[in-house]
Amino acid sequence: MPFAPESRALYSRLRRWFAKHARPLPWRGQTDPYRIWVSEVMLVQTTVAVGIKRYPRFLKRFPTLRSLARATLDDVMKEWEGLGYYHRARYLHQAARIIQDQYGGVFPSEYDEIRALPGVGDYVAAAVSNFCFGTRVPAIDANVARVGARLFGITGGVRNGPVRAKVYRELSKLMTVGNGAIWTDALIEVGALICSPRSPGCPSCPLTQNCRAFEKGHPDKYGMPEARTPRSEVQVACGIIRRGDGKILIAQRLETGLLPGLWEFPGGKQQAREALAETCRREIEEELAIEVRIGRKRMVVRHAYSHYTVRLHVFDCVYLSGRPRKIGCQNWRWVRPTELHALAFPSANRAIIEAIGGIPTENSQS
DNA sequence: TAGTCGTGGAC
DNA sequence: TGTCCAAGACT
Repeated sequence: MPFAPESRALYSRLRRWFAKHARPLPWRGQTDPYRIWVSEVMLVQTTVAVGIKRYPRFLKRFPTLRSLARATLDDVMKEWEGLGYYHRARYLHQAARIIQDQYGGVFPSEYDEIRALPGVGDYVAAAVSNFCFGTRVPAIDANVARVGARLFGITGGVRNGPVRAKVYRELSKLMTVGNGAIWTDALIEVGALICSPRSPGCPSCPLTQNCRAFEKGHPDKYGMPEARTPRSEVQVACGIIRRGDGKILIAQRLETGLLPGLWEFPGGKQQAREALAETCRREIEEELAIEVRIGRKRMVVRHAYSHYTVRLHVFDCVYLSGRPRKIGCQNWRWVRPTELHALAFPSANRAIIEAIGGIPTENSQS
C-alpha cells in the first residue's frame, strides 16, 4: 500500500473541504438508489441549475420506482420535456420496468447489475454504487476527469479514452481509504466550484499540495477537452396545418434518432435548390401522405442542437385532402391548440405553440 | 473510435 | 449576439 499515507491525508483534506463548502443540492445526502439513479441520469450533460428545478418535480410526479414503471412512456416523455437527450427518459422508463420485473422492484445492489441497466454507463453505475451501496469505485464524469488529469499531471484531451483510463487507475489507488460517496461527491464538487476548465482556483483548492499540474505551474494546460467540430446550419420548414373545425395536425417523431417520440409540427429539411414553401409541402406529403395548401410564412425560429443549428421556417397551411398515414412518423393527431400542453414537444416548438394560442409549457423558463 | 444525441446557463 | 459546456451513454 505505497499510497496509503498520502491517500489518507488527501482524503482527509478533501472531506473537510467538502463538509465546509458543499452546496445544498436536492439529491445530496440521499441514499435511496431510485432517487440517486434519477438524479444521475437527469444530470447527464445537464447543468446543476436545471437539475435543481426539474429533479424535485420529477420525483413529485414519479415518487417511486413502481410509479415510474407503471407510467406510460408518453407521461414520462412529457415530464422530461425540455431536458433534452430524450433517450435518457426512454431508458429510465425501460430500466424501471426491468427492475420491477426482474428484481421484484428492488433496485439491484451489485455494480455489474446496475451497469447492465439501459442508459447506465460506467459513470452512473459507479456513482449509484458509491452513493447507495458503500463501494469505492472511481466515478469519472467531466469534473473528475478534469480534476484527475490535473492532480495526476496527465496530458491529453479529457474526453479521450486512454486519459480517462489513466485517471481511473490513479484514482483507484487513492480510493483505498475513506468513504466512496464522499470521494465521489467531493471530487465532483471540487471540479464544479474550484477546478474549473478555464481558470482553476488553485489557492482555495484542497488538493493543491498533491496536484502535479499546479506543481508544474500550468494547471490550465491539463484537463482540457479537445476542440469540437464546428456546427453547420440547416434550413427546416414545417406547417401549422389547419382544417375547417380549427383543429391542427401534429405528428409524433419516430422512436429513433433526434428527438425520439416527441410531437411536432410536420415538416423537414430543405433540399438543394428548393424553395422553403415547397420544402414544407413536400415534407408533409412524404411524412403523412396528405395534400396541403401552403399559406404565408408565420415565423422563423432559430435553434441550436448539439451538432448543427436550424432555422425553422413556419408556414400556415390549409388541409386539402387525404387521410394522414404513418409514413415518416409513428403517430399523428388532430388537436385543438388548447390540447397541445398535454404532449411533449421539442423546445424549438415552444414559440410556435404560443403563437397559435396553445398553453405554453413552463418547462425550463426562468 | 468518432458521431449522435438537446438544452439552458454562463460569459 | 456567439461560444462553450454540463454528475455521459450508445452505436
